[in-house]
Amino acid sequence: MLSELPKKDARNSQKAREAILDAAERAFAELGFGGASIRGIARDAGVNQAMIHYYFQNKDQLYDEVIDRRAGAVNAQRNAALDRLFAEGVPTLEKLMEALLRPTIEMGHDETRGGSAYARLVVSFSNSADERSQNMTSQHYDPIASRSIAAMRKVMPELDMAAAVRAYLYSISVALSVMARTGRAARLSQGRCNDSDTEEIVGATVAFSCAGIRALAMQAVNQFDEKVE
Amino acid sequence: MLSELPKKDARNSQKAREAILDAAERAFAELGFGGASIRGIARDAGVNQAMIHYYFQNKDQLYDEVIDRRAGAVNAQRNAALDRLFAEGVPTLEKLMEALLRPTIEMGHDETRGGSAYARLVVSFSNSADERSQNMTSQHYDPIASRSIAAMRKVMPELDMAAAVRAYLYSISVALSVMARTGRAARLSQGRCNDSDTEEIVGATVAFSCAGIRALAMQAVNQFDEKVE
DNA sequence: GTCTATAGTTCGATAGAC
DNA sequence: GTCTATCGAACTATAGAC
Repeated sequence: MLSELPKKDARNSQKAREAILDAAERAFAELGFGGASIRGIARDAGVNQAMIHYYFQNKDQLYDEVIDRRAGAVNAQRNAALDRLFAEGVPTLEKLMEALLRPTIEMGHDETRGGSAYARLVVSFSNSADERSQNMTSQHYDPIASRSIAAMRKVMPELDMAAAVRAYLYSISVALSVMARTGRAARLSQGRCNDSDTEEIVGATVAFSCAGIRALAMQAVNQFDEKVE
Repeated sequence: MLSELPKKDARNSQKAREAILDAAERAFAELGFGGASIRGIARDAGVNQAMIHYYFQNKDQLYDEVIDRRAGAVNAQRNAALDRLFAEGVPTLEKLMEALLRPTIEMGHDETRGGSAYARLVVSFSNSADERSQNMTSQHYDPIASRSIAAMRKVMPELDMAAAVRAYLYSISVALSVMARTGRAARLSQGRCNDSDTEEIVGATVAFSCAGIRALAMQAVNQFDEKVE
């Protein structure tokens, strides 16, 4: 009877787990995997150092769980948006790209739940070629990427596989760069271009990506024509 | 007389310096600043650990010199290309963007001189928001960025400052992502889209960027019209 | 679940011989 | 310029008391 209710310790431990993940997210984003330390994370989270090993065994698994927590949330949003869009037929390219890019950008701008630390983290490992980073990317993001690429080809049948993959990767790289919010836009424009207005940025990245994708489709068609002639 | 000729030790030391920079570049790219170790770099470069402190004092200055060596080379190319282009009047957007993006992409594809390690390194710190990375970016890349943004506005006067800064940052993020060559394109396309054909990639990124920039310019003009009406 | 204590590494940096 | 030797600090991880 009583044992089925959450015990005080269990509630606390859940809090501790989340606090560790939050602190680890900040540390990995700021210092990289190699530069972050279990000690520092424990101090930041307000827990004993040994607790991190109790909950997460070691540094590698902690890293994996930090990424899994956020990637799961974003990709669920993106999958749901795709389901909704294609339930009503084939959407426009603009609708499709907004469905794919908005959740990513919004998470990076979600200051309150620490999303911006994850933003910097995902930008970092998704652009890295070392084995750990590639494992994280392929494990957590390749499935939604494949589905997105297939969706783009439904919307724009002119895109061959190579062009569609490029179109997706280029678009995502733009979204990731605005997700990271390094403050460089404000610096280069003397404040005339901030990186905090979410709606403005979603609009700009969607417009930029869609125009770019159409240009890649044109290239693919022209190359095909050249071969036929 | 003899003292004006390079001494044997001086020649050797120059070799050692370069070997250290090469090894450090690989280590920082693969493991991050925090994850790389002076010991490992020394082993990789085939020099004594103490030599690194002799030549570079400490880890921070070593990092700075690694970046400075490559950034200087790329930016010299980009500046020269801009000089050449504008000497003959105002170029097309395509010519301008190719001048800006090609040196970046080609360095990432220059396997022989280790450029691909630097590629991964520059992608990593240019997308990071921590203080060290921001210092590196602003110190080594903000000047050419400002000049590029001004050049883009000359070619496309419809771009206001905010739109031009976005246009530049979005385009560069695409070029950086292909520069890093993580192998993801090949993975997602089952080999139908490689990330090694430099000319094909320059063509695709320039086409993607120019179309995206024109879309941003359209947005800026439309917003202006809305305010006027 | 929470903590202390500590084993066992590895790190950056320097001193000093040659 | 090059090397060995080493200091002092930080690190991951675990054992074991409570």
